[in-house]
Amino acid sequence: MAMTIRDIAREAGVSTATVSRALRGLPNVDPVTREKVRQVAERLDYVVSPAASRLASGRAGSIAVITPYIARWYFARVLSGIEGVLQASDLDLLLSSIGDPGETGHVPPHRKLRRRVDGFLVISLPTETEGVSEIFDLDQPVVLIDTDHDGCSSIGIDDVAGARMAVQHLINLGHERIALISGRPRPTPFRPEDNRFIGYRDTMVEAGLRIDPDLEACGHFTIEGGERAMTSLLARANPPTAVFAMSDEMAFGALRSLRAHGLEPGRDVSVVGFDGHEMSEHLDLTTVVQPVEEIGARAARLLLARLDDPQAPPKHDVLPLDMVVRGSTALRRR
Amino acid sequence: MAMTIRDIAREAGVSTATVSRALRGLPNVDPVTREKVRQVAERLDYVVSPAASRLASGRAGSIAVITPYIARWYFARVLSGIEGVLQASDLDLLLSSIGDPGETGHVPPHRKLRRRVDGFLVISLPTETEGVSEIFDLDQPVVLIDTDHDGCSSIGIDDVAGARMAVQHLINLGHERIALISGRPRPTPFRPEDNRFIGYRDTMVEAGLRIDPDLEACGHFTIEGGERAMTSLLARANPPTAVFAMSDEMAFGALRSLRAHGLEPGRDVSVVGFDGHEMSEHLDLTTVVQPVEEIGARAARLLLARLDDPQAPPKHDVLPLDMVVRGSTALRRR
DNA sequence: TTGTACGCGTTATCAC
DNA sequence: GTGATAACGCGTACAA
Repeated sequence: MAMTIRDIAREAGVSTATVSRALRGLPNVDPVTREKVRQVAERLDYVVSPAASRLASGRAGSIAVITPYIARWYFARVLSGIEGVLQASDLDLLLSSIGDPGETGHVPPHRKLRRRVDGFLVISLPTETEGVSEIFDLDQPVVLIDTDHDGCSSIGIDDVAGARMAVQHLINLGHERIALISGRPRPTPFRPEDNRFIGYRDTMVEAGLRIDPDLEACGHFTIEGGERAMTSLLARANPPTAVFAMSDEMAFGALRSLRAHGLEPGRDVSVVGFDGHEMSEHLDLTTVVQPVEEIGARAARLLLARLDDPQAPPKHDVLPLDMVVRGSTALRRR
Repeated sequence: MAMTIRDIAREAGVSTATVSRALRGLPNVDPVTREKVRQVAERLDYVVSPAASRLASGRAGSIAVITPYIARWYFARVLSGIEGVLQASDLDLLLSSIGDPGETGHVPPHRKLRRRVDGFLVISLPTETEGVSEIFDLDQPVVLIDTDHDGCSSIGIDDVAGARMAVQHLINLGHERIALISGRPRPTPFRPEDNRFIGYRDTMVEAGLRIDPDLEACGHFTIEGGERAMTSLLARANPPTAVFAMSDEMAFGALRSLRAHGLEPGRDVSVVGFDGHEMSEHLDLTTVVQPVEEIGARAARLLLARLDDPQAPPKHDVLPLDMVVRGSTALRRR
């Protein structure tokens, strides 16, 4: 039933070696021979056996994408960007989600993936995550998204600068009590959270504003979390007039909380998000826009490049950010 | 460097055959021997070579998920559900997106995936889609989500019933001019769209209401599309007092359009969505809730079952729907 | 430019 | 319960 390389060789009147060379586009094959082999292969509907090919060549023919989540907005989009690039390559995309480090059901991917991929693409996960840290010892190419590590290519955005844009925007509007809706309690192993905090802190300090610990709340990067965070911020003795949320989804929750308290975003409390989520336009949310799919695409290309030439030095790409100002931010009312 | 089964055999003082049996948990192995082999393998950090194993066994050790989109809400969640189940199995998850049929860049997956997977999981794509239809000839197990096909297991929801719930709800509120925001122009090869239309139409007809072709607009399952659709519906000579959108994202767009026209959802025009998107709660949207992750999980289990026993008859699961009533729907004002 | 022949690391079929 | 050993299908030195 299934054709083998021998069937093609016999039918084309050449050796299996020639078939292999011809089909893979290797040099030193007579154009006529190559064409003939191609046609026979086509006619007999031949496809190489990946298992055999991989065993013989030593290449796994696939790369693994390791991500904490699949369904969350940011991760789904990055994944989409990756897939778009890999689609055109001849590598399989193995998907492996891992969940938050420390969570139950957290599966260390390095055991499942050992010997089965040619390289790794890791989204957002801290390098010291259990199951991720072991990957570096495999000495296979690894590309990191949103963080970096010795010897690995990496890609991301300038989170410090992004947070600065957001906070400076609020400062320019006259706000002084600017709250922060962060993700997890610090210290967190997630690089973007740390950096966005640094951007927030430094911009505040440089503007001569006080960092009030009372003006920070964790939103855990979910809508509900953002809502709870905003609600608790509003309950402070001296509530903020503006909020910088580390993600759009948390900002959405914040907007909702404001409305639930009879406050109007922009007019009563200014809110800036971070991501460029499609819904931000529809919720009239000012936000720092990052090129999410492009991050995934570039990451995939970095990995392909390293697969191509493992000796090449690691590259570190930083993608530009943008800010879209909408109705959720406005001049502070006096 | 990399350990082979022979290294383990030598070290454990047994044959490679015994190592293979012991490690795979096959019967007819002395418990003592098995334990010894296990320990040696553990100590030497041995992992089987998937390529060799696959070549020898004839099993590919992986399944392919074929989806039109990765980043869209519904698909990302289904994918997440699938991955959750496959994580625990020993199968790799190969991800392949395909885009809308007919679009440019549309890559037929059957060529890339031939001989490389043990089964397919197809999300939403019509069975006649180029690149999908060929899969059925591979006689490998296929599980279809949101559609079905001879000999394949399938899973989905009762879209007709879902649409009925939505429309009946609007009728109960006294609405008569109920518009429909559909996906693509009919006839569409996507089953859910057809069925949701049928549910809409039948419910209208049974209530003695007229189906006005002027009260249908396509929203292409995007927020922007939904917004445009609503806008065009509002421009009709005799605009609707209520709208059923085939997806939450289109409903979000519709809400936005209403607000842009100074209309308040619920009070002026009632809107029902379909999906149970998290944002629907925050936008106060009444919606038909489907168990999206569960759909993916069940689909994966159906495939695992078929892989386990290819002779078993195909199963067809239908998951229950729910409706959450919120502020976007209200009694028709007279 | 082409062909021969060996090796890749397992699994599976036998015997024992 | 265990051990030889023949596939599995392809890549690739090496020879021609």
